[in-house]
Amino acid sequence: MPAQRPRGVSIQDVARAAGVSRQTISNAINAPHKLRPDTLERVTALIEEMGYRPDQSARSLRSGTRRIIAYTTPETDPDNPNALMSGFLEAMVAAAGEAGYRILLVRPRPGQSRARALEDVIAARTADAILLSDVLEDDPCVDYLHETGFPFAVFGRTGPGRPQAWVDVDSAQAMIDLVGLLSSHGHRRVAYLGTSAALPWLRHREAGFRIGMRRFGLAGHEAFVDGLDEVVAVARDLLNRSPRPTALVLDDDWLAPGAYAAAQAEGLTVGADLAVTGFNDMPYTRLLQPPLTTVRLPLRRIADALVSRLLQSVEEGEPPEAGLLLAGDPVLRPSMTTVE
Amino acid sequence: MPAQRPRGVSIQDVARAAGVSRQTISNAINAPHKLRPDTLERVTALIEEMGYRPDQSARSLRSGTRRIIAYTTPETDPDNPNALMSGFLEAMVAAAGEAGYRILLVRPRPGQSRARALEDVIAARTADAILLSDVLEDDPCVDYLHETGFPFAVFGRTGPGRPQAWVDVDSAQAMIDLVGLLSSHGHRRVAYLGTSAALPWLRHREAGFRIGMRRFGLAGHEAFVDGLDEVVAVARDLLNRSPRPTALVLDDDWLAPGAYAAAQAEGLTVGADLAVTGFNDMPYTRLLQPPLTTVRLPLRRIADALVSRLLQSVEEGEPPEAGLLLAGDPVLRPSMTTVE
DNA sequence: GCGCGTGATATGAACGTTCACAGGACCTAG
DNA sequence: CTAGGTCCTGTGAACGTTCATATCACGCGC
Repeated sequence: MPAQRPRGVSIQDVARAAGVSRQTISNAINAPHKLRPDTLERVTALIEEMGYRPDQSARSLRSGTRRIIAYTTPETDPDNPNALMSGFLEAMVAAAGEAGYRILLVRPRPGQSRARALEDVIAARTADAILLSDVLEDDPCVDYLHETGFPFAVFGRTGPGRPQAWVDVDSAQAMIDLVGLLSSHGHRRVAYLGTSAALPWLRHREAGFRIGMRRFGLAGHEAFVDGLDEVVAVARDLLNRSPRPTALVLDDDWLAPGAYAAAQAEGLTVGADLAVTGFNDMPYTRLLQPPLTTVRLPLRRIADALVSRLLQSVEEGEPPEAGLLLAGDPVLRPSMTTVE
Repeated sequence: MPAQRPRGVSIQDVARAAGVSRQTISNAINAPHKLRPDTLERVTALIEEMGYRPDQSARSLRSGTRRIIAYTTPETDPDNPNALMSGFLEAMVAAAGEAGYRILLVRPRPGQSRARALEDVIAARTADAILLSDVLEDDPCVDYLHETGFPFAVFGRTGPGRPQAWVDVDSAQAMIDLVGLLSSHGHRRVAYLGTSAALPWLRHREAGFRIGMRRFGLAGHEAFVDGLDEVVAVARDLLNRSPRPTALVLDDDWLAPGAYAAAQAEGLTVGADLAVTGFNDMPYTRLLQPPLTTVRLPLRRIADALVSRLLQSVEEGEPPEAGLLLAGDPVLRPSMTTVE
């Protein structure tokens, strides 16, 4: 038995109380310049006093705008939640909030594809725009959204020849910078420990590492792990190749605890005998001993760029023509070493 | 110049195409049992074919229900995002989704109090219910919401004599269990390293530790840290008290890297000479060497309980009478040791 | 003093849905 | 054959807002 929730004060109530018409109240809120100063002040005070807020549904129904951005949350493995998401969402909520928009979390129902969930959002006119992340190169959602003409943006680049409504971190460049940093600290033999998952950003980091190594004329090996258990063993193996590397580059912070343990097992002291670098600047990397040198993602700038692109699509009907790459910020912490 | 977004198919369009009235289409969606099987099938097929979805705003305006739960995200310190949130939100989105609800993230505008942001949500009829977390003992939001009679629930207990619409983890009991686990592994001298922040859940853990120590007849010291930098030094100090503790209980996983480093500095091997336990089961604790024994929060059960309480409030108008404490799950990993 | 322009305020309609109720078809029993 | 009941379907109204447009008041120039 759904309770009959009492409706609140309506625009009509305020209008009557103020002795003006509905439209005047509406204008006081949406176009204050159209009112005479004295009327505006009187009406504004009354609105405040009566606690009037325009009913969001009625406003949306009439005006066609919802001030909501839908975000389809990727289905995270509960064993390994994408810790990044919390920071990204945080930034998105802040950026959207400043533009007067809110974020609605949309999850495909069990057995429902992401594209289908998006179709629901669009057809039910639930949101003004859609935000995607964690898309693969050939994700059908991107093409689907592009076809519908519905405003959307993506965190993470899409392939060439496909809609370019994305913002992404220039992972490759950040990795090149990191290798350059190692080079300038005197390192000549640098090993790379990566994750073998086929995720685009991981491959960009790997590519960046190789470019950096070539550019700075460094030598080294690469190795990849598939799961938690392998990390220490594979890292030890890397550290044992000869000549022994003086630095270990990780493609993600999550490998760091394993790398530290491997170093210790090999009798090496991170921050003295061995430099270790990560990627992402997860909060806990600052708590490792020694704290980890890593790359911070410019989450707030990413969020700002995404919001501005979304709003451009919504307000001007024109999707952005090209993707936007933002630089990551290397964060130098004591896990870096200097080689004589 | 806001683009005139073309409106989609309306209920009227489908009705005309099917040769029936609006109400029949509405019934096909909201009360299928009211239609004859053949009509239902025909209409359903047509709805599917035309891609009709009821306009959310129109539906909300008329029926007064939004199928949205607003969640005010706590303003996280960007330097130390509450990593838990990502897992909690994940669980909430899933639990709410199964009940047909979505989560709307609401952030107070700069300079706006949380209570004021909630007032906006209620007055603008943006959501059917409100979810809070990270409330302090005397948070005014709780009383405010209670007064309005608006459906709400809280993750985290509220003080006695105040509205009890909460679900929480029984941190104290979990800590008692953890001490019991140490006791059953032969430990007799156990040290406690806590965080000094005045957060309710930290104080519950501390209280649980003391109760457990008394109950199992163990001896030990306690120490508290205020920031990142102190962790290693304070932990080393704890390990140096005599008689030296055989186990170190942390009030949060984030202290673990520092505790491991302290142990190493003292020449102790975690998992052999020293047991270490954490709290929260953050993802990275599994990657520490050795993996950390900790307490997993039953996030999914918490989310389910919160959603069921919210829906009860929404549908029956009756707020729950008492809070609900859920047990945490101790997770035994190699950082535990056995003392002869 | 009067017409006209300008800017503020008021009015009716419309957005798309669901509610309440009216109407109609069909079946069964008398 | 018809009355009465049971489903099923259709119609008008209403939700609260904003859009388009009408009306009004006022000041200014002639």
